[in-house]
Amino acid sequence: MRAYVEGNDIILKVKDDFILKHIFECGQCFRWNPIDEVTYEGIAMGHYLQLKEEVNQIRFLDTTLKQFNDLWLLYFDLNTDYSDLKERVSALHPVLGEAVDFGSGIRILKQDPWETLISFIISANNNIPRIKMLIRKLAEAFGDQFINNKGEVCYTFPSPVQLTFATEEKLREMGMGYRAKYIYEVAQKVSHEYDSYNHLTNLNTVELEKALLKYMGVGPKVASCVMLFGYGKMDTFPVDTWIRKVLIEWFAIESTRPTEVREAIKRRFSGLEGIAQQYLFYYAREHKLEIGQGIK
DNA sequence: ACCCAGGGTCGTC
DNA sequence: GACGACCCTGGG
Repeated sequence: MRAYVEGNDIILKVKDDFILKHIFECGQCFRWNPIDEVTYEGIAMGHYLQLKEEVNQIRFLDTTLKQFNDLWLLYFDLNTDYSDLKERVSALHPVLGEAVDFGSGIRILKQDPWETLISFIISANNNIPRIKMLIRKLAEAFGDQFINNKGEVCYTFPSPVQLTFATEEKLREMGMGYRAKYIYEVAQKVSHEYDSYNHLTNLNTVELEKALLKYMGVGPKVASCVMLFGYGKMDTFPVDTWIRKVLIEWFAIESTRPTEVREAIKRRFSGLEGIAQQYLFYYAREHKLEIGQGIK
């Protein structure tokens, strides 16, 4: 992908493999929001960013080349060839062909593992608007304050140490519900065992899952999301309520046994599990009525 | 008013 | 392994 400076902005030339709505509405992130028809804003990697969709290009507003190279190149997974990826995913199954066409601009963001861990603990048995609100409140209460290029007050996602200042009671008051205990426990554990926490980046998918499952509030689904969106593990497949419907409806996988589901997924999507899941999730969620009606 | 689902996990049996 | 409980919010 080609990028260059234009005034205060960076221009990224794209085809159909970088579509803001697809990237930010496919359920992988919670701190990006639309401003208008063609613009999204968000806070990630400790920075505020505004992105504008133009003809065959994406405008990174008020961004230096250094910021682009240091932060956004990796965050937006710009070194991965998604046209090749999409071709291979489409070939796996007719439904995936449709799902890929529908979400053709999806990219798997490489998000901060810590933020991803806490965010998906919050996501459990919760809905997306509320998840977004709770994460925003967490940032406002414990993150670093800064002023963006529009003069607005913004907050970074709190570090593990910053989150240790949150008591369980305080987190409950903020509306975290029963997840307050999980957030509290995980913040304490991570900040007191920081070396072993950092070591997680060196683990393979199997080892990483095992390690993540030890954290309070992290089950198979949350661990899988953290691995996929935070650690870039493409060979993992989060199974949630939507995907369960998809598996039953389109892939005739009805087993409730995690190991059986896992084997079936691996057989069908081997190596492309993560990205395949995102296309299916986005496709399913945007077509919720059709799917719901299909299940007897 | 009441029930149910929402990107599930925990504790208990 | 299966089952109910669980903070809270919005929609039927």
